[in-house]
Amino acid sequence: MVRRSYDQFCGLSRALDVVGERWTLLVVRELMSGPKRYSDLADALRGIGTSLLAARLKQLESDGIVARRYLRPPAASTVYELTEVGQELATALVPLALWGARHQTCDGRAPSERFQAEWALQFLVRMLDPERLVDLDASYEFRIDGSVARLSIADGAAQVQGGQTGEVADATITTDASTMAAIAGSRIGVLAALEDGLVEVDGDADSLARLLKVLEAYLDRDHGPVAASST
Amino acid sequence: MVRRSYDQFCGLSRALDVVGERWTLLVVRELMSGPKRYSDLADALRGIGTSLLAARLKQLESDGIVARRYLRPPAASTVYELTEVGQELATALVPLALWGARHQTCDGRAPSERFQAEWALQFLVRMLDPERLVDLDASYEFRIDGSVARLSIADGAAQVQGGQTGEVADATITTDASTMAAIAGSRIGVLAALEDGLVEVDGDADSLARLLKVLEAYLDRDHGPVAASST
DNA sequence: CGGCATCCATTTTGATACTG
DNA sequence: CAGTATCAAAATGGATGCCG
Repeated sequence: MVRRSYDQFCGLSRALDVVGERWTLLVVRELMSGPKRYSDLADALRGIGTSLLAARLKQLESDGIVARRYLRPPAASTVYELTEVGQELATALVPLALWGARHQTCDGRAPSERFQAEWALQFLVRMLDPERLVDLDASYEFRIDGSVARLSIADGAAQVQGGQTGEVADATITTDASTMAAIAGSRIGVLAALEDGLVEVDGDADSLARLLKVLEAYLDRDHGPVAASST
Repeated sequence: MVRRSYDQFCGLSRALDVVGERWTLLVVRELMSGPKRYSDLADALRGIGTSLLAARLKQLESDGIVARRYLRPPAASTVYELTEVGQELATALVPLALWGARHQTCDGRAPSERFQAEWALQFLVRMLDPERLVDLDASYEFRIDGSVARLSIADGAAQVQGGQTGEVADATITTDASTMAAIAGSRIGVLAALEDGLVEVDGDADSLARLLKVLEAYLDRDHGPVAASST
């Protein structure tokens, strides 16, 4: 299987040679929240077809973006995780995902569309200013359109986990997927969403206030076209 | 012709539904340096096949990323240009392109690979700190592997034009494509490249010094994975 | 069941020919 | 120049089979 190439010496086309095929970047997105098993991936990426997933994982592994790790018994299974290069790729995808949230999700969630709370959180989290995370040590449970994910902040690092975890969070945030997309895409501010009753919060008031403060830095950023202009 | 969709409510998958198909993002890249005609695009994107280019342009237009403009006589031709949304998309692609320059061009330019100086410049330019561009008014001619492009900075905005322009630039920078990729990917510093003789400069010393100063802010940035960590 | 490989119907693409 | 039309090759998606 010879890989097709654009055959251009350009950062973007080289990147797309490697991760531009269908499903590839969504595999990377899935691994952003930590190591996953083959079946976890196949489940989250409904529609991918099992053999294509295997092919993509093999490519990503040989390109040094994903590493395969064998867990010791009794877990005795294989997991896939992002390498350092894969983490940098994930970070580089954030602006694209936010562009999508800003411009391509305006019409809200279609009934057929799958949704996982961790998808929304993962990109938001990577926009947070690391400096502001220092001294913050808290966990938040997000319940979005029936999907649950947890954001944990400790030691200046944020981490997202999908699904229910046994532990109790310091605070709970409940909202719907469309509101989350609007916030990530800066189409609505967090405060406005709270005022409009689109977001409901519960739990430790101080932890919530501090999360809000960290988010502010992100929400104040500029979105428009930057220094470049046209001919 | 129904467009295939990942059918997920997620910024990244929505973005990829729209611009994830082959060639689409390279069309956007081509338009980053300003309006282009159909044949300009077909020429720069060697291998695309004329009917696919037409299909991509139609899609991009109906998605509000590209606009078609009809020039008045005597030019009497059609050009394609990025809309505001398209400009935001282009900006969002910069980190991905830099990731590609950093990790996927380490082996240098392959003999068969096409190259245009404007590809390299366009992404570098969008990383420049707009604040530092104020008060800078200069033009630079880059000659990279035989391809020429001009960077003009005026009124706090930078602009890239491919090919020869009649006017004389304030300074000329001559280097090769691999060195440019290494600089864009932060695999080498500008000063180091100059010291090693990989980059040759000529012209107004003050303009060159000021360009270097603007670049510094970019080159000092952090690349590693940020706040997020894995499970 | 997890982790693939194979087979086949559909789509997408690549390359060339052709038209206003 | 600015596309359409056409057709073969490649990629995808689904289903199914295999193996520890």
